[in-house]
Amino acid sequence: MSALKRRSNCPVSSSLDIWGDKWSLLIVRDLMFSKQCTYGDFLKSAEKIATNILASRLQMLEENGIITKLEHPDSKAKVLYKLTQKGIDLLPLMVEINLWAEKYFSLPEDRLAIIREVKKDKEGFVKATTKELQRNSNLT
Amino acid sequence: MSALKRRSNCPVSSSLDIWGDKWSLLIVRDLMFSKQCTYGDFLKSAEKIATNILASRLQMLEENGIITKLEHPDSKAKVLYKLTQKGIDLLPLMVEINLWAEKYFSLPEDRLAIIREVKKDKEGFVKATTKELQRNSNLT
DNA sequence: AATTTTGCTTTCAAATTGCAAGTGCAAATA
DNA sequence: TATTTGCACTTGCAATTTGAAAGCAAAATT
Repeated sequence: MSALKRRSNCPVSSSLDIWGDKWSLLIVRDLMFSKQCTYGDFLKSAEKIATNILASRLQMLEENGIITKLEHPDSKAKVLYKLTQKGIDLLPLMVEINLWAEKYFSLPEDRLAIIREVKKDKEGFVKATTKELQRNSNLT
Repeated sequence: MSALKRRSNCPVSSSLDIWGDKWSLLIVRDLMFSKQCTYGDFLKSAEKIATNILASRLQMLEENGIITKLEHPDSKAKVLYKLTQKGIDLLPLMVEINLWAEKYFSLPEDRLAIIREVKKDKEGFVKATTKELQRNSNLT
């Protein structure tokens, strides 16, 4: 299933071929917030992704090197997902999505608070958060 | 058809509810490159969008205030589409997509050239291009 | 040993996509 | 003036994808 077929060699089109759907970036979002998630964690998110769709997206994202699967330290039944560097590098994009959304949607206060922080020093936020996510991905 | 239903009040999810599919951002891309496009222009793009999908996406983007329709100066048979401010504000996002793609895809030289320019002064590029697009949207 | 949790897979109806052909109006051409 | 062409869609239909629900095997808990 699903090796990457690029519709064209346009950067936008090629990117959308990987994560251009209604769900993939929500998985990435969850991993940026939580650093690492189990299958069940993703299912708990507010948008209520169907379990079959979740499975297929996780596979797609793994095949395309955005996330990795690793074993949970305290249980063989659980699986941990986390972002690869390629996934972490989606952070600037994620930030811009938030900034756009802040301008055009009414958002809950907790998210607004974060966005306000980001706006004070966007580059700084990206750098710091990137480091945090990288640090997390090194403690295998 | 299709008033916006937000799956949750998360900024990412809400944004994806509008343009989170394989085609919408390609339409936005075309409009950022060309300032204004006819229906036929969109059909000519490399990714070969199906005409019914194009029609439904244009409607969706218009309903959500990302693009506007206006009459072509020299023919009633033609329709011009262009970005609204809300659509122009997707530029920073579009820039980040390009920067991410540059890191992880091999891209044609003409696109790489643009991306290299952008990287020299990202903020400057966004500001200048935003102005250009705004200027275009004022000469009705 | 029995039950529950976890990470999926399967099933199937409903929705969306993609391809091809068609429609209606405007403008260019004969 | 009649006719063909161009443009912006719409329609029909098969194929793919989605979404909701149920099922399943291995591991953990009771």
